[in-house]
Amino acid sequence: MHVVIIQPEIVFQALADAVRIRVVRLLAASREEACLCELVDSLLEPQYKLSRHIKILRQAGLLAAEKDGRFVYHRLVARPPYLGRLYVAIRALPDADGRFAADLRRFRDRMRLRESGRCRVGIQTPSLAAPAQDPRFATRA
Amino acid sequence: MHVVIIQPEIVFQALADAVRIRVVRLLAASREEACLCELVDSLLEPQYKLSRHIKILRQAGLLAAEKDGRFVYHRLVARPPYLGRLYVAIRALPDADGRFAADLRRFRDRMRLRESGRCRVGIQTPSLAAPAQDPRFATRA
DNA sequence: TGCATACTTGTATGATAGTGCAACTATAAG
DNA sequence: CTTATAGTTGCACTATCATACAAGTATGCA
Repeated sequence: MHVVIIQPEIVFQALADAVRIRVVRLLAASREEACLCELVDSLLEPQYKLSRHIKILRQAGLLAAEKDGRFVYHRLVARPPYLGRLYVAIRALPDADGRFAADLRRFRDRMRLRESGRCRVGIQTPSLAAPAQDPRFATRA
Repeated sequence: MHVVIIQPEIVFQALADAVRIRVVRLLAASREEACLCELVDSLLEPQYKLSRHIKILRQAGLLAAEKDGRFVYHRLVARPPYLGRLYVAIRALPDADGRFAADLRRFRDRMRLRESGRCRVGIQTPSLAAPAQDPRFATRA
């Protein structure tokens, strides 16, 4: 087990976006891990959008993903140690417009739908999920 | 005296560049203020380039500038408090290739040229300064 | 076996950002 | 007044990035 050295500018660039800050902030403040659908319902952003942003955070070394069936759980990575310091700063961020407070409120509500600590319900905001596929164009094996 | 609220993504975006991280890191590690020419000689980047990057850091609320004659001194701003936390993280950044160590070494050498705590000498690396103007095209009042 | 769904990604598009050159302003000193 | 120099900025160029739509993969369930 070794830690891959990632250039600092990649890390800060990963945080140079409002949506990505909201994701990291939610996980840093709640100290939870969350699957994509839970983040979709908390941040009210489209699934594909969050999927891409989370990929960027993962490639920057800020997030780790763990797959469990159809669900993928994401959690903050605290190594190397300066990342932990970064989360301390992020937890101290101001929230002038209360937008983060709203995110966190939705997140806590959403986490109450878990059973045995696992997400079971999928996206609760249909308009943010991928549109239903037309069965006539379904891929055949 | 009040603190202007700056969107967090602006702050992280300001740090999403290798040159700008080197500037902040130098000031955070040394706990000094520095004028542009001292930074030019320390980072070995062109004057106009650092001038632009410093402007971005200033607009993001990370740097404050104070003019003294022809010299402009730049220092880190520690408010709001989460900025101080950010500098803690930045001081803990890895330096795998030793590039920052080299920056800091040049910076300390350069700071030895000060007299009474003030910069008096200007850019010591002529190739990084603005090219000399042709007197034939000098602006007349 | 078929379908619903959690999640990912190819592609096009508009916006933004870093760089270098050269020209500019401002100030100190002869 | 003239010159040198610390610092700033307009412009052109290139590259990167965030977004949206649509199509894709992977998995659980009836």
